[in-house]
Amino acid sequence: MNEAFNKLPDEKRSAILKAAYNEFEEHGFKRASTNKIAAKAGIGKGTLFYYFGNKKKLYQYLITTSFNIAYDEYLMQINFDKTDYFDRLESITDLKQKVSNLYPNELSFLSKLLLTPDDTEWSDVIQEKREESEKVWEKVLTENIDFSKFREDLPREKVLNLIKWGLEGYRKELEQKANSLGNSTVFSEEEIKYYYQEYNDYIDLLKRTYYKS
Amino acid sequence: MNEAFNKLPDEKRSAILKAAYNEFEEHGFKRASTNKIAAKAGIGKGTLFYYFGNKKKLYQYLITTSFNIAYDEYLMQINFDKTDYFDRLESITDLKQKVSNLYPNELSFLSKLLLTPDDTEWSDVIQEKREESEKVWEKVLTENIDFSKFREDLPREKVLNLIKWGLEGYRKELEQKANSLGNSTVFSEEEIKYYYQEYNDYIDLLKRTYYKS
DNA sequence: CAAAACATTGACCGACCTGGTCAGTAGTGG
DNA sequence: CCACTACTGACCAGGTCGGTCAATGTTTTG
Repeated sequence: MNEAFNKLPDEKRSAILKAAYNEFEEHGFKRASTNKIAAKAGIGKGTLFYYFGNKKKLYQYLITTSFNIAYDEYLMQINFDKTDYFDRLESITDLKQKVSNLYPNELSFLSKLLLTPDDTEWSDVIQEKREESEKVWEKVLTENIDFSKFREDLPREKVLNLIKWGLEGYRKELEQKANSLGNSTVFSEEEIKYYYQEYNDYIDLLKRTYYKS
Repeated sequence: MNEAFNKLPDEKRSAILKAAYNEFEEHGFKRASTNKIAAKAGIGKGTLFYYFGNKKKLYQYLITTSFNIAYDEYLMQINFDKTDYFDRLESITDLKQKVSNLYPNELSFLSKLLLTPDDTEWSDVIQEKREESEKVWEKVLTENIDFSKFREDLPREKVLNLIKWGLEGYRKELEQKANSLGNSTVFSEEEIKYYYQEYNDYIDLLKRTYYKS
């Protein structure tokens, strides 16, 4: 990566990054178009290559940057003080929400990258980071958690899975609801309150079924 | 569609259909390549157009055929006699399994079609069928179900959602496990038994938490 | 202020892929 | 021998791709 890129005014710099993140997130490595990235970023095509050399280097730059952000701003900031499973869950969700607002392009690019299979053949670097972050994630919802609150007549691992899948399912349904109303629409404050309430209802329901009564 | 196509020996006919289903499933309408379809099917490119006229007609042929199969062989065959929610769920899963084995290309093409947003701009036909099948699906897990078995102190709709999302989550994890072991590997009989048992454990767990005790 | 260094551009390149066409070949039945 | 159907792949124009580079600002430097 050319140093000139770092000396750019912030506005231009992040416009380029945003264009690149979005294009790669949407189309993956192979089908992403450097033409479109340059066009969306409002710079000449040559400039893009002047900054990054070639497509692959640009992609790798995005990967390492977004991984660093996720690591420093997200994983390292998780609060391990909360010992209640659902409180821990909530604090993680909140943190993710915050980081996602600060670095929306980076985080959504990254989660797409981790979820979808590779496009590239030279994916050694990605795979490594993938596994590393998986290890950290395992700890996040187990370390220093007070599991004595859970019913002891049910298999713990399966219960935790059902909780995870249940909340995932709810989140995905919300996403789908948001998307089907057109991409540009944002939820009103009332709606947000409603869904937040509904989310809490699910949490309560899960607590009622899986915690000791 | 040219009648010559129907007169083809079954082997060739289904080779062509398989190639087409797979290509469209993998890449969607726009990015699917008629060149590749012809090549995979082992026929000349001209032949493909001789049979189907153009890409769009081919695509629509696949859509209507697969919808018909799903309707006749799947939706129409659902057994509404079982009144137990989990039994109904199981019989649907079994049926889907059977149909998926008989028409693997059609069904996986179709589910991809229903899950991912359109590629096409002329999606009126698809959208219509999409909504129609959604209506049928609503009934499938509610009509003639004995809900008195469920605990009455928990909100029914949310409970049913948690069950659905939980089993979905388990299914997806199995899928992922299968994929990460390489696409060609098939589970051994022992493994299948193990996972079937695990699946039943989840069912039991759900029954224990959500049925009256 | 001129020269050197850096920054930026978009026209252009060859490679590749697309959906679709069509002249030509082969086989069949009358 | 002719008419007909089935079938083929070379070929077409249109488009996109990643990448290059001569030309043209713009800054920095001596």
